[in-house]
Amino acid sequence: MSEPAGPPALPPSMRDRVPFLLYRASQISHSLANEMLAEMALSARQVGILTLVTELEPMTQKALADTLRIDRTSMVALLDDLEAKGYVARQRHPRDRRAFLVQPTDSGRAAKAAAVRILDEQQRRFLAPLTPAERAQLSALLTRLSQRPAPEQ
Amino acid sequence: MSEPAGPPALPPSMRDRVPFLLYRASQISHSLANEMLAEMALSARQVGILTLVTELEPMTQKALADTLRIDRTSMVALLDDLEAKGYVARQRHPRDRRAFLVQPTDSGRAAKAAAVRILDEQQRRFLAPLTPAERAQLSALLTRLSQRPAPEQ
DNA sequence: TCCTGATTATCTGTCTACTGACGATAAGGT
DNA sequence: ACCTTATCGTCAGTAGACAGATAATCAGGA
Repeated sequence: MSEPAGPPALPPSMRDRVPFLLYRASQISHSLANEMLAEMALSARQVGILTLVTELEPMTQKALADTLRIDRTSMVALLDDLEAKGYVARQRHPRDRRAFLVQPTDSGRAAKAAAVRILDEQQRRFLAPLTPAERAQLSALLTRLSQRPAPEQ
Repeated sequence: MSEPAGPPALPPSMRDRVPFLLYRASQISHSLANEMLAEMALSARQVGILTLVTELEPMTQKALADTLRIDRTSMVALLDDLEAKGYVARQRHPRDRRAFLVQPTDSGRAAKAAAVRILDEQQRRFLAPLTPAERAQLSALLTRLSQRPAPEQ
């Protein structure tokens, strides 16, 4: 009775600290997403890449990295894996021989569609505690907070 | 003119995806926090540990890990560093010789106070785009979303 | 008491992401 | 044309966090 089941509660000074709550909520959401994507052997970052290359014009690795705020050295390994799975192809940029244009394959488009279905379900589960109006509020607030300048890497 | 300065904009299908916005906002907040704490050579996680041990009863490493949702093997290194800095001390648990009770030193309490001042300023900067009412809304929404069960590690 | 299983902290190995450096190529000034 | 500087993709090294195994200790039952 003196030792209840769960871990000790957080002190009040932490419970109302927004950066901490944000970090914790993001951890929960992100790990849920990656767990649910594990059956496709993809990470959330890779789904982001697939989404960009299927929905936008062909992009270089650097443009992908800047848009998703992924380090460009990490992009190499992520694309190596996607290429090995047959989901994307690197093509030489016609005007810049240093760069590659990343383009999706047919099976890459199919994988992207399947992954988006999984992430739709993930979002549904994660946002279950909120009403539709609250979800819209949250989305609007986070949009403003996530629009700050990227740290110029 | 055909190539504007910034990276390409995100496709609409990603712009309104809450888990993605949450991840991005958390990244921005977390990296800002760690950058601002760098002058004290502390990480945000370590400030969490200092906050718990100064504001709650003495806790074991496992209780700290569960409360902050940090892996217990990571806790070892974090505490090793805090102990080397003279901010905490490990004391044998009087009733369980396997466990240590982590207690703050005087300089640990001072460091915690200084770190909290830094994090107050970090929160102020990060939430600058929002009105006080919006900050309260966000805090309430995130509190509900971050209260899901911890993944029983 | 003794035995079995669980728990605490630790250590080792692994995986992921970032920092710094490099070769190849491009862009701009002279 | 030449030379200097910047950029793109890549690789090697490094730091952080997690998974699995281990020694010491505790808890509970026969």
